Amino acid sequence: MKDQREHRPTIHDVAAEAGVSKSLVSLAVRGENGVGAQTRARILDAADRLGYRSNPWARSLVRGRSQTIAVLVDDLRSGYHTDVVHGVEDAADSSAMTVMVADGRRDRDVLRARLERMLALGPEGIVIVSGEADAAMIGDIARRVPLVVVGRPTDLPPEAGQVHNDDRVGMRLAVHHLTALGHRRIAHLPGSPRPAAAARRESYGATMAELGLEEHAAVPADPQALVAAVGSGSADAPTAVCCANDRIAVELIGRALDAGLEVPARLSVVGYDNLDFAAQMRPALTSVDQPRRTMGAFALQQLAEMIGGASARHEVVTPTLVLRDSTAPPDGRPRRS
Amino acid sequence: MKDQREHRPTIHDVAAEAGVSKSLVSLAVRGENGVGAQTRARILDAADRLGYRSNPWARSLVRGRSQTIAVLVDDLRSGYHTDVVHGVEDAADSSAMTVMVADGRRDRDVLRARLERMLALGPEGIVIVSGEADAAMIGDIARRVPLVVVGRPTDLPPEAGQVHNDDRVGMRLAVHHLTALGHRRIAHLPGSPRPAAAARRESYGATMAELGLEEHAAVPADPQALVAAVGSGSADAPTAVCCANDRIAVELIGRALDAGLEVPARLSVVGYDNLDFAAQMRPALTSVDQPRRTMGAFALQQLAEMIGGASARHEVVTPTLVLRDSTAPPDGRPRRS
DNA sequence: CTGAAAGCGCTTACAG
DNA sequence: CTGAAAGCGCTTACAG
Repeated sequence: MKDQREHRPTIHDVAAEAGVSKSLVSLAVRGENGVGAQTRARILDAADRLGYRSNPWARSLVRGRSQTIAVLVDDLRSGYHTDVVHGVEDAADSSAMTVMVADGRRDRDVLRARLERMLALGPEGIVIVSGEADAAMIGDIARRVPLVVVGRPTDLPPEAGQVHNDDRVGMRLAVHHLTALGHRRIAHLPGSPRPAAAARRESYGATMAELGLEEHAAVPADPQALVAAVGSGSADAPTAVCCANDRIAVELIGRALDAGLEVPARLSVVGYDNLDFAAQMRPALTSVDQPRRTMGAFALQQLAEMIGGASARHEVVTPTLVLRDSTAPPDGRPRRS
Repeated sequence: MKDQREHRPTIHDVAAEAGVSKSLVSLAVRGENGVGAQTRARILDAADRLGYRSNPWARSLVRGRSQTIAVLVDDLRSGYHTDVVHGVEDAADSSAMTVMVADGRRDRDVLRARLERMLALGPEGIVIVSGEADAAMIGDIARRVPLVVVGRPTDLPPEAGQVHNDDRVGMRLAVHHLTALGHRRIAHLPGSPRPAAAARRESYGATMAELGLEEHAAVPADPQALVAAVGSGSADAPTAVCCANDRIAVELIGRALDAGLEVPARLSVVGYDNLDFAAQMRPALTSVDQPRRTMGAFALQQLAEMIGGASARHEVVTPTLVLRDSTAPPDGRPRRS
């Protein structure tokens, strides 16, 4: 119960206490064989009595490995990023890797600074969870240490591994769901200029074209304008919107409700990402779901392979559509009771 | 542009390249004085050419310090925890500390396991963001390394620093807001059995008593029962509820709306924590706000002091109430247009 | 201002 | 099965 912060016992102290050489202690505490059962017990006992713990720096220095992975996310406040982190962490548990997470604040400079700091700790690999990470920076790092990006930045160098969802499929699911309900005037609400958002935007256009539908003439860049268009009651106002992400879908619904437009009676809305929030809000949000934890697990697995010498891959996972109450037929009948 | 992963250059390589001794390289790269300007330039140049980076393990080993802080949170998915992490990270930036975050999954065993792993990396201090961390475990760790807890576990040992908000004040603000609007039948919806929730529950009772009001007879433990009571139209049904946290407030509102009870017309609701979510939902949630980033910054500051030898303190910060649209006078008139 | 030496705490061959 | 020695890459006194 005494304060153990002062002289931290070393392998040398344990050796003296147990009356053996340092080498033996090293073997014994690591559970290697080559130590007699009795001796081992005596050593472990001494280590325990002294409160011995292996010094991580000495160990890493001599072994040249840290058993450590750094994960950098754009923004921990996003449930998307957090779930990916969970996937990475859980997968790391089973491979005896320790993961250290840091947050890039959706800011290139902050991300870079935090990345450098993590790098200075000597991780064996890096996972970057970002759809907009700087390709040049990633190239620099990926040449120094194995690196996997979860998300969909453009121009990623071949040295970097990649895991992302198929945005084409996701947005296609959203559009098909709306047309199956009977919608024809379907607008798209774009998100950021990020590559993922761009892919969704394109898929929206392509799917509408395949279905013989026109893209909704004005694709307003902001929710407020879209709500105004619907509120005007014009004959060509959209009856449904597929959004580039949940965040903007939530904003759209908020503004629609504020303007007295019922959702889904006057406007059906589909989100993308299926954040926790989607199920809790009212109306609960129909949304495209990415298998986020799986993506995190895939990232860690690929990273482990790369650490082992494998080269980078490009993995694409398939999203699904989760139906809730923000979508209904255009006449206003609710989809479910 | 070649792959730098193989032979990583050491101080020795730089010394040879620059034609000086290793000691000089050490001084030069750390920016210490005692090196001539010319020599220094030559050394830095050589280091740059070779892509030299100081080996963190060797440095930590010899200095006995890692400049590293580990932050363990109960659940990164909670916006509360994430904001505290942001506060810690930003504060750490200015003290040249690197912070490594890990997630305890709201599970004692997971938390303990992750904590041990982080500890094995040799951080100089620990921040635990948890309102329910195991006191005995915290005691063990706090005796080995400086530790600060953000949150309000019970029975924390004196070795551990602490930062939390004043739950008494927060809940009092909520109740007073409701009585100022004219509510008299005010119920409380408890959260978990955590100490913070218990403190809020007590403060609710004390404040009601001070105001000469009765605690609402049945304090239903679950949102569904509360909604049923209000829906019954009974004369003593509550007209307002102050919730132990936002999460349960959101659930309550969802269930109320599902049951056709308008919020705030039929039921006013106040949350606690002011998560991002609170502003985005409809009706937007009136909620008690804790200065989360400040709390994180305080935690890091206190930890830095403890690393410097100071003893643990107990800091309490004051919450505020953020007014939104989920509360209104009991007659149903909206509080704002 | 500069260099040679010792040592941080561990692991890893290598002898016995 | 056990011990003595070298070395991981750095920093820190200590001489010159």
